[in-house]
Amino acid sequence: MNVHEAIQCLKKNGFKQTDKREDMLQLFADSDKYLTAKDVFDQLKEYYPGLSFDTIYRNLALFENMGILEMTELSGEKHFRFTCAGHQHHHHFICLECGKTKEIDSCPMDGLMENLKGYDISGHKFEIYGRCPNCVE
Amino acid sequence: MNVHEAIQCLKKNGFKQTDKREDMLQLFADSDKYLTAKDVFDQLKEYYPGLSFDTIYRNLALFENMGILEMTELSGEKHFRFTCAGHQHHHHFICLECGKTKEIDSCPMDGLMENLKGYDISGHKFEIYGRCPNCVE
DNA sequence: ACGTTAAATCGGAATGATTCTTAAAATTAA
DNA sequence: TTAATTTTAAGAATCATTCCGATTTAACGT
Repeated sequence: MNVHEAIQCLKKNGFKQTDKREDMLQLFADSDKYLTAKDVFDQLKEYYPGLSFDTIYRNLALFENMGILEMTELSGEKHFRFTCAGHQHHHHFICLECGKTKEIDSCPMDGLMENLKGYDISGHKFEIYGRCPNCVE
Repeated sequence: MNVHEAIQCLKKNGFKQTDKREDMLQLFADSDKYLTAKDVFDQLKEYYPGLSFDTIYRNLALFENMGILEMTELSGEKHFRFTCAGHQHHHHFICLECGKTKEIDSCPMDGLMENLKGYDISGHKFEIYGRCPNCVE
């Protein structure tokens, strides 16, 4: 997925191409970081002095719905990054300082450390969501 | 870990025993569910009409710091449950409908479904946090 | 039991991220 | 170009959570 494909995806679904959407998408395309709405806002507002937060939030939600961005919640804030489509199922290491990510191709923690030499691991989260047998009935 | 042990842990660290703390802990001890601050508030306010949210939040944070409760963030809200101490490292299945949890003793998703017959799995999260090599320097 | 003192609680105000609202402006399709 | 639709700006509203000043309570020594 790149900016061009993302724009095509939007157009195909009847959404319009705008400068701000392009710039937002370019931001994500240029980095493998998870970004918050504020991160995006701060970087765009120098080009768009009157930029509104609403524009950022609306488009982030749109991009997520389209599958262009993927979202995770970290310490109470939503963080977004370009979807890693086409790959096998994988997870991410997320740097809590700079937001940079690294793909983790295997799923378990076991035997994982060898893929993360040089990283300082402070924690991890693995949770499964759904409905329990009681609630399924 | 039970209510008594939790209270002892508090006292040992110079915190006081109060009715509200006991009742909060009892709530968690009585269920294997993740509860939000609001869940706790709603259940306690019928016994303590003048109960303040601040009391709930302050004590939840205290319990988490003491290692009595463990916390996870789910759709923008903090959810707490009694810490599963003494066990081997494990994860939880969390029912999005009732909050009930089930221990998952293994870590990978691979070969996990056999432990979850009857469950309707809608998603899972596995993320590793820390500092990347750049930020470690 | 009583008084002291630090800690806990209360009630409400403040915060911060996110969403909603309204009217104006911009874009697309015909 | 025009009409219909979408997007935008600006600010108000919302929701969970935290902060604050004043009051109450638990723990401890007398």
